[in-house]
Amino acid sequence: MGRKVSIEYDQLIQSLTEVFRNVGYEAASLSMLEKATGLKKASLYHRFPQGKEQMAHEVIKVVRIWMENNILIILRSEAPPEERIKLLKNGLNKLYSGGKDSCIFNTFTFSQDKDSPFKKEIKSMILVFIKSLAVVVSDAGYDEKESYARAERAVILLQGSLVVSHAIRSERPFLDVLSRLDIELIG
Amino acid sequence: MGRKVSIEYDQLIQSLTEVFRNVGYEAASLSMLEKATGLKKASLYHRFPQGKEQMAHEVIKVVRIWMENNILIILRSEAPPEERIKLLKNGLNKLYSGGKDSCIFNTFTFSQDKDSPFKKEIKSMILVFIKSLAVVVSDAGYDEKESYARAERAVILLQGSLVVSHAIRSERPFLDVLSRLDIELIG
DNA sequence: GTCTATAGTAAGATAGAC
DNA sequence: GTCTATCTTACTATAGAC
Repeated sequence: MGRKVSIEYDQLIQSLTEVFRNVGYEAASLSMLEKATGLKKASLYHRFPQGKEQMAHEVIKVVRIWMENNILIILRSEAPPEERIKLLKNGLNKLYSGGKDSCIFNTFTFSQDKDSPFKKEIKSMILVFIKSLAVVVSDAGYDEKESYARAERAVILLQGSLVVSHAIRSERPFLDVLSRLDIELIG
Repeated sequence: MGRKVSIEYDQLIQSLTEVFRNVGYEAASLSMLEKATGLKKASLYHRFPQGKEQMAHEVIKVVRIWMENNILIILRSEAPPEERIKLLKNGLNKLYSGGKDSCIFNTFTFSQDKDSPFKKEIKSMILVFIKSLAVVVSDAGYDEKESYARAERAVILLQGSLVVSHAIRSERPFLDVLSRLDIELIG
């Protein structure tokens, strides 16, 4: 039973993630979440008693765990920097579906109140991503300052390429940036 | 009379732009637009009979005209590339309020329907911006392919830096990218 | 041209049957 | 745990006074 619920939870979160990531938090209506998950409003409230806000929080939490287990763990491994970056590329390509999906770092930044409860979590995720990237750059021989600058720049390129890719409806800009990621970081 | 209305229209659009740019189209409610403009709902409908959608369209149109008159005109001038890029920096710094404001290229990309009426306009604006940037790079001596690549990359960096700046609540990433824009384009 | 007042609709959220 | 039915609120939009 425990296992069954767990599997369903993962699928549920995945469906919710899809909606939030593509339309943003405010625009994600319960009707959309109903359709995406196949559960009725009342059932969603049974799973997430605090409603949409809780759903968004758990989505962010699960994405963070995914990032930990699929991206950050690679960056902190003992493999040579080139190898870590190669694996990173695969992870990012999967995360953004080759440039088709948006990034919640971007999506959740647009919200009504200036101090939305999500912004702190997003900020923390971005900073830990940059820091982990900087470790790889540092391991390749760059000094601390340059390593952080290159790491931040890589994140900027990734985020920017996703924005441009979606705006012009072409995955090429994202894929271009992804293919040059090793040069950006340690080239 | 005509002049008075015109001035009010500009102020009106500016207030609407602020809301749409910061929260996105869907999340921008008429109540927010009321507060931002100082006009009541019924008055907004008097000015924009087709409601929120028309407001957004006119906002996009005015931003496009602003871009034409303040950014693109610089890029297509006869001044040396270095000088054009210097003026571009000032224009972009003003447009994004030093990194504090978001870009409608990004904001309007998140909307409910996959083929929202705004996406075509945004796509067109991004492409014309890249092309105009590429002219400057080309004038500095780079070949066509490299010029376009550098122009697109500059736009990616700008968009990405805005995303990161808002996410971590610091204008530094945007200002860093802006200060290095000449190197990115023709360095 | 702006307003108050109010439709009409869809949103977030709950109660209670099964 | 999921559902139908319902509540309350907020939204988009309109009518009509001034």
